[in-house]
Amino acid sequence: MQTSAIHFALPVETPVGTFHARYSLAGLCGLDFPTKKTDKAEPPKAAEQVPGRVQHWHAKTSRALKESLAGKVPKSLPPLDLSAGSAFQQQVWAALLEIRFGQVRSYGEIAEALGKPKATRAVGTACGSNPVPVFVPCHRVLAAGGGLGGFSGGLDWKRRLLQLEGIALRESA
DNA sequence: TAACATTCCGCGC
DNA sequence: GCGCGGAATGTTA
Repeated sequence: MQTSAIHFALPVETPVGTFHARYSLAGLCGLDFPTKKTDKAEPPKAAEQVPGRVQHWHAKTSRALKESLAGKVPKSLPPLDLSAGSAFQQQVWAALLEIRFGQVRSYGEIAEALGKPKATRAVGTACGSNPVPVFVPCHRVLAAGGGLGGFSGGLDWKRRLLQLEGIALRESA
């Protein structure tokens, strides 16, 4: 649903594995969790000709990601290029960015915030399309009542990220 | 047209 | 009162 633009893929090594960041000429446009299944070393196109600008962003991404994984709030993030999504998706992602550290919203809350309280399901779909997990806190979105909901990159990651923020799931005790 | 990372309402126990 | 099943609702591929 979109013409593919030129991207640059760079690895980000962290204590929990190697993430893969993708950049467009506008900013960070994608981030992938480390997968056990060996990353299929998809040859980054022109990884050698990475603009200095991108390398600079990558440095920020790397640092911000590590801070996030350490349970801290990133001091500064690289510019995010979310132009890949549809208008609705971008609205959702923007709403997610407003969620503060340690805060949680439900899919319904997000939908309501967009003025479409009935679009809860759509919000879920949009979150699933979120290209930049962690920075765009799709993990802070839970189902109504504190349910976990789902997560594209693996539910265990969602759990882990929530735990880092001290968010308790299902207050049951 | 079918599928989705949800919700809500109603009925049965 | 709690739990389960089914229908509704918006967006995307």
